Amino acid sequence: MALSERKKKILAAVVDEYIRTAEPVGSKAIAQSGALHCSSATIRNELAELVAMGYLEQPHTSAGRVPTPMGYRMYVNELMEKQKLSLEELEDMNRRLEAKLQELDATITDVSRLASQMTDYPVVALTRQVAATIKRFDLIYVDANTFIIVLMLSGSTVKSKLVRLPVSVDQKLVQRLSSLFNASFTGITEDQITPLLISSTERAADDTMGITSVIAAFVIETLTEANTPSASVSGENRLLSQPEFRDPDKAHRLMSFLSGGGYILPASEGLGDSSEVRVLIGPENVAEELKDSSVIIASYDAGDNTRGLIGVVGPTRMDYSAVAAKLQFLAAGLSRRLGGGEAPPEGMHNKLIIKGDDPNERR
Amino acid sequence: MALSERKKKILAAVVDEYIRTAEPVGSKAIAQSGALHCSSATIRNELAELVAMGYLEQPHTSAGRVPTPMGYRMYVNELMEKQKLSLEELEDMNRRLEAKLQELDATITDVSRLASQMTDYPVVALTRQVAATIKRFDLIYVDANTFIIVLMLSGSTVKSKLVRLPVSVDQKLVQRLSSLFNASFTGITEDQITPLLISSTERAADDTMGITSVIAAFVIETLTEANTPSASVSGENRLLSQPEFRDPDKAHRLMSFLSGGGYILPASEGLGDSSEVRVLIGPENVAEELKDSSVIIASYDAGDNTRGLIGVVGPTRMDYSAVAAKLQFLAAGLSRRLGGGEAPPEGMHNKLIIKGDDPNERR
DNA sequence: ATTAGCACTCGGAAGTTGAGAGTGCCAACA
DNA sequence: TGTTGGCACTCTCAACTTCCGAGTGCTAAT
Repeated sequence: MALSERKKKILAAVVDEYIRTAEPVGSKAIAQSGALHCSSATIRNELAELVAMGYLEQPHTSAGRVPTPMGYRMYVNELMEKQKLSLEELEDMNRRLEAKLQELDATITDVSRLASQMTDYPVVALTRQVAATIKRFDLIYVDANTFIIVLMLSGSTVKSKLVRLPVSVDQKLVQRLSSLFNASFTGITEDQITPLLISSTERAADDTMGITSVIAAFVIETLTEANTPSASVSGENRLLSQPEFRDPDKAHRLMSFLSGGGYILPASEGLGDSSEVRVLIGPENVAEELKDSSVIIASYDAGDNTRGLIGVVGPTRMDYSAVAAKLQFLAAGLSRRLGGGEAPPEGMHNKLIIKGDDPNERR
Repeated sequence: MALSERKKKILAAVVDEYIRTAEPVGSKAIAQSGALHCSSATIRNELAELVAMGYLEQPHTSAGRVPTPMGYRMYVNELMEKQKLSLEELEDMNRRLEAKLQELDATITDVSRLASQMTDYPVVALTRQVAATIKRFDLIYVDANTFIIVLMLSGSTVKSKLVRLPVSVDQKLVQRLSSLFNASFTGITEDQITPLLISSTERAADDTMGITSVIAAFVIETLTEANTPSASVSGENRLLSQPEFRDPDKAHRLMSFLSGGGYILPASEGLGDSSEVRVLIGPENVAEELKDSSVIIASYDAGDNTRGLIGVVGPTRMDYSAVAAKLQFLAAGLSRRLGGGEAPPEGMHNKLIIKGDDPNERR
């Protein structure tokens, strides 16, 4: 059932106010906040109905109202004014983003730290990669006991390692191995590297010292690492400034959970379009530990068939509007620079698409 | 002035008990804890004197006694029984250490995380490197617009990067650059790379497309990075399980400070011998934020002229004995594997040397 | 449909009390 | 002289009570 225009306004006012103050909000406060030209008594009636409908609740009789998850959901989906970032904010963020990205490569740690600084909430960032392959293979002969392996992976990552051997190798063997690996180990995925392939390479190279398997081990290790999603958590401690985490036990539980890492993955399903931001409110989260927190997730294109995910964690009473806007901007910026060339046009940060369950679809 | 044997025993008992329970300890508790065959009244007299001497204090009249920083210092220097780790603990730690070190390379993050898990306190780890140089330089030609830079640094680190150019290069130029860089950029430190050197290399290579400076930039960047001490903080959240951090504000302050990072450096001065563990108690810390916490620091040899530092942070009431022992073991293990070959003999974890200011030298 | 008025509820702050842990001191004792 | 039991005293902490006020729900008037 649809809400009347006035109910919407009132609900929005309650959520806004509650986000601001973290205290239950009363009818009087709403009446005074302008935007509504009616008295507190009227508002009380409306509030009572909103409670009955399940959008609000009272911590106890004769306290103000507090939004339920369903109330937040409605707010996020329809009510909240999509925040436009101020010019200074945009510039500031752009500056910091550029600074980060100018470094060697923007690591997942940098991304999460940056996001956490910008939003003032803890952030979990992670990447998920699709099967990496080797594009090119080189061995550099250093001396009789030493050579360097250089792998160029799909995408533009390069990995290298110094290998020291207890035995001597001659330059010829290194060269032979280099071309053999280049021939048979490029373009294949990790699970295509079989013991059979390794041993046949070993034979072909006439390698009696087991060097082939050392190299193969590094190849496998590198591919495994490249395929493993890496996660980074930053700013857990920012939780502590939120009044809902005054209880150290509660804070500790959530922070330990966050330090754990990879839990956010289930939420990433089907989050494709990079200008989409998903909001998960309280019980909508699958993880037990997040049932009374909210998570705002954005994904970005990190190039090389890789998608990155940025998740901001906060209390249900979090500043959805501001965080969503910032996150959307950040994800777009990252996609633009890391991903393919299709840069979104100017001002793309205005069309903020927020997706999530519709409250009416919920039981 | 020296403490009588009995006073020492009593002081040790107070500290032990306080570390265990986090509550002020009374005369009765000590009397019952054995080791002393006298009554609570006697102990009360002694306690009163220990308070007068400054080793203990009372939160208020008629509460138990709590150690002062000076009391902790005495405990650490003379009283505490140097804890020998149990066999299981040793094995467990060894196992985890091996597991970590078998991976590509033990990053500073891994070290700090491991230490934090072992001690159950937050840990700050960092490395300080002495001027790194390039030992070998290679360029790998990939295609007309692409080549790979491979740098082998002093020590056995290898860094590599893929470079894509907007212009075409021929294989000859790449080769020429490779040998030129190898000739003039190896064995020198970062500050010896002058614009002059770069431009003369550029001329010698007959490079009209500015490729030389791209390479030089990467060289400088890599050296800078190698010389920059990197820090990693793990397990901040473990603070929250300590009763002294029940106050969220206090916890927040310290955690933010820790997240910051590199503050521990001043304490690293003169910490050379790897089997030495330094303890800094409360006000002995220079950083304002640590004035009522303690830090236990060990250093290890990370190879390549690099020393690593592991700092465990906790309340003054922390388990000095256990943490010092574990940390000492960890540092020794890391030195053994990462550093030079001079492995300490079996059982080296028993001679635990703890160093710090002597209370008598303090004002 | 809206509003003013009013009685009612309930949580939390402030104040009160009592129990218990621990002390300091004294007198007796070895 | 050093040690011990005893006892009065102190102070904290937890439990309980009291009280204020914010906020409600309802009703009657507009």
